[in-house]
Amino acid sequence: MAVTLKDIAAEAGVSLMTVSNVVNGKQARVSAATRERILRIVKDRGYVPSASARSLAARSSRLVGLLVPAEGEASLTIDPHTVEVVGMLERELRRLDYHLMLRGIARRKEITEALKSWNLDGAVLLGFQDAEIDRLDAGAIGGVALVAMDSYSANPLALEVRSDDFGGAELAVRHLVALGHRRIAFAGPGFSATGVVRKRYEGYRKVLAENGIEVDDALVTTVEIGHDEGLAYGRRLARERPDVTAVFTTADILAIGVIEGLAAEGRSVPGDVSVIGYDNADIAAYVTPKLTTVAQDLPGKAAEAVRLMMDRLAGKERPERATALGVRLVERGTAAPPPRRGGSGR
Amino acid sequence: MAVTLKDIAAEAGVSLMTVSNVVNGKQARVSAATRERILRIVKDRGYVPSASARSLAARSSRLVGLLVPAEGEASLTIDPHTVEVVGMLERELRRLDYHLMLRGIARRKEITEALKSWNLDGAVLLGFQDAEIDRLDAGAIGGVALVAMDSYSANPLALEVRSDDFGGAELAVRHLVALGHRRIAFAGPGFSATGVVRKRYEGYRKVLAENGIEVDDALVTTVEIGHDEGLAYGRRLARERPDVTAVFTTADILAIGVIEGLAAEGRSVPGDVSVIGYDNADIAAYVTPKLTTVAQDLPGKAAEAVRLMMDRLAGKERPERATALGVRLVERGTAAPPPRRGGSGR
DNA sequence: CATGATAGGTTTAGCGCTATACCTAGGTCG
DNA sequence: CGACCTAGGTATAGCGCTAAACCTATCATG
Repeated sequence: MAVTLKDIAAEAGVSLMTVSNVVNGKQARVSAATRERILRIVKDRGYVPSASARSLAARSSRLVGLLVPAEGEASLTIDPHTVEVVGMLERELRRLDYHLMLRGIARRKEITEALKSWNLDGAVLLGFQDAEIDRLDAGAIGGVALVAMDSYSANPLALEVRSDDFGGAELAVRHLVALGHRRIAFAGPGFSATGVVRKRYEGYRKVLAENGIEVDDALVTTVEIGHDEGLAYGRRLARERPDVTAVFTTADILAIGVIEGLAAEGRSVPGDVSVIGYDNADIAAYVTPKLTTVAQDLPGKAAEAVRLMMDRLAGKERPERATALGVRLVERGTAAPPPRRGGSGR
Repeated sequence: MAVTLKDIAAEAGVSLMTVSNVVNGKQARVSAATRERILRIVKDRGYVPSASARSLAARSSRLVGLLVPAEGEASLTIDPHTVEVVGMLERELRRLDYHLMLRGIARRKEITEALKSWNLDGAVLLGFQDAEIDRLDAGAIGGVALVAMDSYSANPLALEVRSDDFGGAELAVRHLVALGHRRIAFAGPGFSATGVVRKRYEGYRKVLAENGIEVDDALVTTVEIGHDEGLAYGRRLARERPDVTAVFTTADILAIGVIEGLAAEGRSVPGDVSVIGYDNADIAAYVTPKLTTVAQDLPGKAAEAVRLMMDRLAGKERPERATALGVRLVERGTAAPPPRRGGSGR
């Protein structure tokens, strides 16, 4: 069937190893003439090395896994931000001639299975809880260069790339406070567990404290990431807490849902309530009014993840195992001063 | 390093093949007792089969490639619809215990390289021009079950899944005509080349013809898919063709851009101009007003792609190599009757 | 009792590649 | 002139797995 090294070697009248060396660009030990001849034949016959054979023989696959949690129906599709990261990672890796294996993880041990089974050189874990990362031991990882994105795990085996979540929240909440808001709600997914959301929550608390605003626990709500979840929360908030004049959410898609939910209950954004999102996903600029949000340096995150991974693969020891990138507030149309007369509707 | 079949065999005191048979669930030839014992050890030792070795020995990889064009900076990220398809495919394949390799294709021959190199069982080509698909011959494909999504290629080697693009366009344009529009613009990417857009264009023409509306070629414009491209087109349209009262675009993201472009020039949607998108991507429901659009059966498309592929892999011969799924018009807020007094702005 | 079946395995021969050790002819050097 | 490089290769031994052929004891059958 497919043409193999052996075929090329036979046709060129050299040994298999010589062809292998030429194909892999090993400088040494081959005369220019032989090299040319082999390269010609390789091209003519359309030879493509078998990645499985290489992976087996060389113990390196040039394959990087991208593992994303996938409980039941949910998958990478829900959060636009995640999707953008996937695209960027693919590009970075392609540039280095690595391939990307995309895999949704439904059960815990699938992480380990994926890492071992495919003999991955590296893997990026996207959106896992810190606890999941912590759990991974040397046996489970087995030499794979692991990068946990947006994690605050303490696991020394995992490299980390994230944004300055604490600072991002500070930026957003400070902006709201500066506009005159005092009753500011916080909405994000299961935040006692995952570090990213907790850091943002801490940033939120800090700014409130700095400004002498008491934290009202009833204003801090767990809302899973998704448009519909945001919408439901927005409606509830409008009905139950008309005194709230601002909401800080940990994802743009959530913010968009919240705005719609508020609108459904007759409260306008930013007239009655201000809303700030997080990520500056593409959609943030498509909605009306355009979403004020905290921007992460997405290309930077992808590039840094890949760089970290490559350094580890090259055996370079880095001083830090984690990188935190800067964030900035993107002021658009959903944050404004609170209405003059307290909170109730019109 | 990692634990192998051999290790398990040694520990269980059986031959390597027995372990292999048990691990692969081959019923025959193993007593229940032996099976249990082996399974125990497999579990205890955390054995995970090597996919590369399997792929090499069995000539099947349980890997499916997802190939997407990636010219320069662009990648799968731009079109939300593409992204949704990726997510669905991953889920379908995972269900069947296949893995997904995601690969952007920058140069022609990378398609062939990807197919051969990884010994892929199947591959989905997403968003390629028909001509690219046509070019693939048996040598390039070499036994891979190939599904071209949204293609109208004549290549008998490629299976095809698509929606009824002609019908979708008919639905949209008929809706506009029924509302009273006569000057309806068409905007889509490089449409002489790719079949999907051409079919939609033909559907557009047909409905115009049916209703005695002359096709004005100046109203048919090539606009690459992307928000900014749509925006630029929207502005141009507003300035240069104030007589146009409706626009049919071949992608939601394009439609959203167009609406913004029109707005930037002072023309409101749907008051002054109606806009219909295509795909019913998630974002269509997030913008204001919500986008009227042609919905494709996305989960159906992904499921059908996988089914087609699996049937081919199982050697089942199917009567048809192509499946076309139904579409429906989702009426939301961006299509309305044209303004009373001709087209000029307010 | 010879003849099969059958259950329950084992042995052999690779899949396509790489790592590593090895070989040989011609030149170099003290 | 013998020891030794070095350029330019080759030979061998796997990597971890599977397909396919083979083996052996046991039991049923005519």
